[in-house]
Amino acid sequence: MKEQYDFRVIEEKWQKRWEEADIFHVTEDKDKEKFYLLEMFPYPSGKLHMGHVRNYSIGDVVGRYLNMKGFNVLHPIGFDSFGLPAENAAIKHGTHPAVWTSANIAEMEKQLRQMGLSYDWDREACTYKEEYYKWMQWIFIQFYKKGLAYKKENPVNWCPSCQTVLANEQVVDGCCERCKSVVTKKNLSQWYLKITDYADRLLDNLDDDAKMGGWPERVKVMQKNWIGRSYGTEVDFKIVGSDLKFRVFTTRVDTIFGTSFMVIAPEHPYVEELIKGQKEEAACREYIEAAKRQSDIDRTSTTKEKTGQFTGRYVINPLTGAQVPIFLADYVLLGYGTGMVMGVPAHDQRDFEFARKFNLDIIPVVDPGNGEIDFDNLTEAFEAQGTMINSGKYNGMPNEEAIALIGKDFEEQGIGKRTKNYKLRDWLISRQRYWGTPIPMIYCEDCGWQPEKEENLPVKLPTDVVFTGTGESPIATSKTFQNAVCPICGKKATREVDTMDTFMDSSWYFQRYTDARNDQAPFAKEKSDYWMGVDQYIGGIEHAILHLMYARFFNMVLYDLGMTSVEEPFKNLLTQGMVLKDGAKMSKSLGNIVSPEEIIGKFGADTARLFILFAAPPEKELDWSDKGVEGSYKFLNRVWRLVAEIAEQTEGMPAKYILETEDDKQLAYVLNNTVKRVTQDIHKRFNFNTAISAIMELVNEMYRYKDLEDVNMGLLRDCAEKLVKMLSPFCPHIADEMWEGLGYEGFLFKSEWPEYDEKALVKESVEIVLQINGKVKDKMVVPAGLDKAEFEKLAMESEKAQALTAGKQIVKVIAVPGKLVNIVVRG
RNA sequence: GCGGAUAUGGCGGAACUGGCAGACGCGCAGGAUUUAGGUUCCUGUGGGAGACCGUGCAGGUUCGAUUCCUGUUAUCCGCACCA
Repeated sequence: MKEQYDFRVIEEKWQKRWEEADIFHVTEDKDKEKFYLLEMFPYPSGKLHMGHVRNYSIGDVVGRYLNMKGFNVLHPIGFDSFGLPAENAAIKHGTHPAVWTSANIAEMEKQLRQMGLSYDWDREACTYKEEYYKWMQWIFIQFYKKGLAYKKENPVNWCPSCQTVLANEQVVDGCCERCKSVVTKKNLSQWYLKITDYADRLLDNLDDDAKMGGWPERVKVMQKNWIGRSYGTEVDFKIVGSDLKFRVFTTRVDTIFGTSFMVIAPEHPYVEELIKGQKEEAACREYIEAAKRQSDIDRTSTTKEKTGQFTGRYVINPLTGAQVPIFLADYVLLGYGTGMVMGVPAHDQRDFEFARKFNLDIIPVVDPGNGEIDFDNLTEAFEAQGTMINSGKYNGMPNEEAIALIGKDFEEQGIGKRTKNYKLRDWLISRQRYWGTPIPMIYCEDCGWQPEKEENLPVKLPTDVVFTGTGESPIATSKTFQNAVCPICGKKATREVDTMDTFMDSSWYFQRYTDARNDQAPFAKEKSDYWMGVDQYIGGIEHAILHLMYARFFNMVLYDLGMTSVEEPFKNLLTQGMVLKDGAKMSKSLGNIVSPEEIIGKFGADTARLFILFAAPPEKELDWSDKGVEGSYKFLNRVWRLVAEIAEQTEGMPAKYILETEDDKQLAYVLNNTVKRVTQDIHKRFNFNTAISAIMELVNEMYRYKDLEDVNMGLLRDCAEKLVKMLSPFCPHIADEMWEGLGYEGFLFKSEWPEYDEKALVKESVEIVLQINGKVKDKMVVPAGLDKAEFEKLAMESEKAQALTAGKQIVKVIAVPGKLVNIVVRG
């Protein structure tokens, strides 16, 4: 081995060798236990950032380790390569998005290879390629045939900057998730996927530990909240002088006797008929216009004072016969429930505020029973549980019982039913953009919307388009694209010009990896069945709802279609923490970006990987430290010098030995203990930081040992070999180089993970703690393996114990063999 | 407002089932090597002169609590007029 650790030469050398020997390519092998390891594939934005480096370093340790452990590890990579940045770059520079995209992919592939990641590149999947989007279109058609895709006109979220519609999930605080522009509403006819049909399954599986026990609790909670299932009752109120029914959804049907008004969302389709001809009509129209002008942010602000407008109409309470007024109010959301709400001011804070503003009755119907609430002088709504009052035959009943009973009674009388409601909406997947998968649908005047024939797929992206940025899909500017024939009647028809939300592409890529080069189907079932589900998925928390819910939904549909045998695609999920610099997220505006390219150039990929894995556990935030990186680099140099010295002194010597001195036994103990700790830290806990500390401790111990007078070279060699092996998942290049330096051929990736010897971990004597009243007073060395009685006797008879308890009354003695003796004394 | 998480030296973090708090690293201090700096190697490094005190704060359970329980504060994250 050379004296100097030259990472530049070493890393290039081994990357080349790994590639030439094609060691990361895997195929199905029934004799081996499979492991599907997946990291979220990147968007090809240009260059890797530190978040990528962290994500892929974590994955690579797991992959390389499990491979050495004998698993058949599928570890694929690809690029999520449709999307807006490519199109914007195209508009700006006058190039085609494909040019920008493929150049970025080439650059990022190069960087990923420079990191020494153990990917099976033969399975690379890029979503912008025809061979991929062809199957995306095919899958969309299967959704359509199953009744899960439909086109509908609705008020939709529109981003004026991205010039396209957005799904609910892509609107954050009323702004576009990508560009932060304020989102407006537009009425458009768009394609939707019926994810709401799967709401219950998506929700219930979250609590099924057999399917999703390996997910972080907080991600599951976020998805639950997003799906937002609530149980309640739908009740129909008669509208005076109209055939329309005022149907409300409520979780608190027990409070129905306290209803003193009704509220309807101003944009509700019923409003027109309700207000027409009323003397309040003009005022209502003014209110509706004002509501329209508000952004979602203003409208949903909880600090805003309640507004509303009386419609002139009334409903009849089916239980009391009382007539109560109907108001328009923008605090009612059109998209949730029925868009109509019953107002119970005594027991709902929003209704309370509304009633105060408009001087409406506040009728208490649930009593807390402790006399603490003065219903004549309420300052806020009483929303907790209690006993029914003012509620006819339900009086005296706990209100929770009344909910069930009233629901049952309503069902019998045919005026209501117990039901469920969700916050989740159907997934709007149309985008008025070019750089995405064309929606393979054709509109025929006679036959309506029809899917393109499967043999005609892919519906290719046209190249003769103009990027105008006008809000219509650029595809519409193609001279030929829209010309089609109806797949049913053969008449002239028109093609859909919108493309799919790119979250569609990333909702099944993990299935494509199992059979990435298939040109007959998206993937063969037997390949999917061998590899799925994903045993470990690793990625950022920012995908907790969007990608991770869409992908679950997609996989459930593929499961229902019989294409795969696994319902939940991701068994275990690790959400890695962010990489920070000086306590803040790395960003261009803060100017605190550390580029992976620079770090790898200066210290090498092995150092970059080692630092990023050592500085924090994977799920926590990681604060970048230049000093820390230098420390990792120094450590690798320290290992290098140590192994080089041992390699030279033990050339041709086997790693065989007999333990003679106490120092031998001590080093053998540390060695075996390190193997045990590193194995457990990687395998069971994903605590790479502590695994690396354990390796560091072994290195420190080897340094102490090697300069002793009586040194056992066979033992040192064994230490060096195991050290190099344990280091290899973290720092694969330097490890392979040192392995070669120790006289071995081939790759550590193809070697076996070291085992530890339980016998070497048994010590002859142990240091124990002597406590008096729970406080540590002294330490003593006793023979190991004593039973409790012997142990206690020995400890109690020791000089130290005698001295410490002299003149005191011994109340109790607690002895934990091998660990401690605690003497409880008085006086 | 609701839900979730976190809190340990100067810093990043360890302590796995309740049993020596601060592993490992960074930083700092001292020493050796070096013409010097850097590198490397060694030693020390929670506070306190000390008995002792120390894991956000206040209690509790226990022989014994960073770990379990109750309350509380702060910070971060998610959702938020969801009827």
